[in-house]
Parts: sequence; structure tokens; C-alpha cells
Amino acid sequence: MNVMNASPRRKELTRLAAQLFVQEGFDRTTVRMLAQEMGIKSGSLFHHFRDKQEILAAVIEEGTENALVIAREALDRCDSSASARLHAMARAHLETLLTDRNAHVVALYEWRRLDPEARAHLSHLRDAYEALWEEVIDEALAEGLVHGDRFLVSRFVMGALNWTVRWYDPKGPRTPTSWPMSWSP
Amino acid sequence: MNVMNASPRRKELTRLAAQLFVQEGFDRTTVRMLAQEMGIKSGSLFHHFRDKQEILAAVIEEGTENALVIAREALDRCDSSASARLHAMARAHLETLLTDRNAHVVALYEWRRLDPEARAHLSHLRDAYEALWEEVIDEALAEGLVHGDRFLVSRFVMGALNWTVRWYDPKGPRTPTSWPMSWSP
DNA sequence: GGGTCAACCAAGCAAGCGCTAGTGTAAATG
DNA sequence: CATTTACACTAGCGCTTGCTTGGTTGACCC
Repeated sequence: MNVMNASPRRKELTRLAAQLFVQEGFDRTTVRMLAQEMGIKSGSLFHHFRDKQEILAAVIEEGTENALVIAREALDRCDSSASARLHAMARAHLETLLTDRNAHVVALYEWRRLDPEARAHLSHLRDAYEALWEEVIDEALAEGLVHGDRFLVSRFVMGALNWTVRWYDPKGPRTPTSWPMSWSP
Repeated sequence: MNVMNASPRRKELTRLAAQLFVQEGFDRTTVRMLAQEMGIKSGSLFHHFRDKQEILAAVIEEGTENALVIAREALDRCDSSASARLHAMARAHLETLLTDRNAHVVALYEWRRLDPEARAHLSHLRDAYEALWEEVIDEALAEGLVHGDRFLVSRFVMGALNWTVRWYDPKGPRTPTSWPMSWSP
């Protein structure tokens, strides 16, 4: 088995899996569906991944790693005012949400399907990303750019940004989706 | 079968189902698990609901109907300034999110599992609720209370509010949950 | 040209799934 | 008293699931 490496083949399979997981949801996506989409037989899948769970973990890991890279680059590139850094961070966030849309939607909707070990590992990645956000928000608070409770501000900002995956459709203004364009509670 | 009525027994079963759907997700929740939680055998479940899908629809319907009632009451009770109405609406929204938490989390995560007929029916309920929001936001824009694109403003407000179900835990400040307290994309 | 190795396949197993059929029974209804 | 209704039961059918097994292929290497 290829379990631990990051072969190009595995990367591609992961990308395809992400797409299917978004379309059908993790539980509804069978290993046979995944295999067919990948052009192989279902048994062959387990040459690349230990089990179905590992495919899910690979999808989320990939997405979160890319988010970290993009955010760091954006922060390096912009000037050091709190406003510019906040702007850069928000923009990087939305950029990631779009380019790795599938992976992030999966992370959002299927996180609970991860087993404890995978969850622990991916939590570290996530925490690293959140640390960037908290840093930037602290600066914004210190400069008086925004006001309010540090905790609440960051939750609300992240909420508003992340929620975009539910209603923003890059394919066009009003393509029918399988979830409601918006949601009322 | 009791399919169409709203017997008190069915209401209670629906409440229990909502809890299980939140804990396990719709697909992972088997009719046998539901039956056990309800203290009956799996076959007996189909006396109350036509099929598993109908249980899901019942959960979401219940939650959305309650949201509508609460929001309307709140709007009736407050005075007519745009600020007061916006405040009342936001408060009612969060109140619903808390009291019918399970139902709303299910609606948020499992909407896609609904079959087309159920989805169409529930969309109407949802639209009725959203109409209240749009009305209030329009008033706020007209009075200059908030600025910006009407569409974007309502999405961002709803996003920030709805996102609370992901990090706010009514049981206490830091109880471990099965999803990340917050999320980084 | 024999050996290596990732990649793949055909076949199938054990477990679990939603749901149905048919029956029993106590309370409500005529 | 006779009949219907609401609710529960047992038993199991037909099918799908994730995953395993044992073997084949073809490109590359010394």
C-alpha cells in the first residue's frame, strides 16, 4: 500500500474524491462510485488509501494546507498596517474558499466523519491557520479598526466569510444547487 | 399508517430523531437506532412515518415552523423603528437557533438528503421566513442604519448568525463537540 | 533477461441496510 | 356487543456496503 506517500496519482484521486464528496456527501459516496470516477476498480482504491476514512482525511488535509500557504503568502506580500493585513487575510480566505472549494466544503460538512486520530492531526493544521487570523484580528483591535469582544469578532467574521460557500456560486449568479442558496435557520 | 397527522407521539419521535440525526448524521442513523432510542422496534417506526426520508422532513418542518412563529411574535411585540425590528429579528433568530438547535442543525447539514418533493414543500416554509428578514433589512437600508448591497448585507448577517451553531455551545463555554469549535476554511 | 514494484483487476465475503408482511392487542367507537 | 383503530411485535427478504484476497500487467533497472 501507498498509504503514507503523496504520489501524484494519489493527489489526483484525492481531487476527484473531493468532488464526489461534495456532490453526494461522504456517506452516500461508495467506494465503487469513487473507483468508477477514477477509472479503476473498487478494490484498486485500497492500494492508494488504507480505507475510506483516509480518503476523507486526505481531502481535508490538502485543502487546509493550501489555505495556510495562500494566507502566509498574502500576509508576506501586503504592507504592515492592520487594515491592509485584515484585508489581505479576508481576501486570501475567500480565494482559498474558491480555488479549493470542494475540499473546504467537505471539511465544513464532513468533519464529524473523521476518526479521532485523523481529527487530531487535522486539528493542528486548522489551529495553525486560525492562529494567523487571531493575530491579524488582534492587530485590528489594537489599532481601533474594529471594536468588540476579541472572541466574538473573530467568530462573526469567519462566519460571514465561510457562509459564502452556501450561497456564492462561481459558475454564475443563479445556478440551481443541491442545498438552499441561503438558509434560514 | 399515521403518515399525515401530527399526533403528539409523532412529535416526540420527531424530537428524538432530530437529536440522533445531529449526533450521527442522517445517513449514519439507522432505523434500528432510531427505534431503540424511541423504545420501540424498528418495524413499528413505519407506523408513524412512511419512510426514513419522511422522518427527516418532519424534523426540518418542525424547526422551520417554530422559527416562523417566534420571528412573527417578536416583530409584533417590538416597536416600529428599523433598529428595533432588526434587533428583534436577530434576537428571535438566535433564540430559535438555541431552542430548536437540533432541528436547525439537521436542516443545515442534511438538507441535501431530502427528496425533491419534501425539498419543494420545505422551501416554501423557508422562503416565508426569509421574506421576514428581507423586509426588515430593507427597512434598515432605507433608514440608513446599514449600508451596502441589499443581497450581500442579508447574506453576511445570516451567515454570521447561523454560524453560531458551529461554535456556541449552550452547555458551557468549552465542552468538547464532534465538530471543530470554529472552522478555518 | 531476470527481478522489482507500483498499479491494477476479478471475485467475493461478512455485515448491515431500509423496508415489508403478517400478527397480536388494548382502547375507542358504533 | 361487534368492529374499527392505533400501536406494537416478529421474522426476514433483497440488496448494498466497505474491504480482502490472490493474482496479473507493464514499465524500469542492473
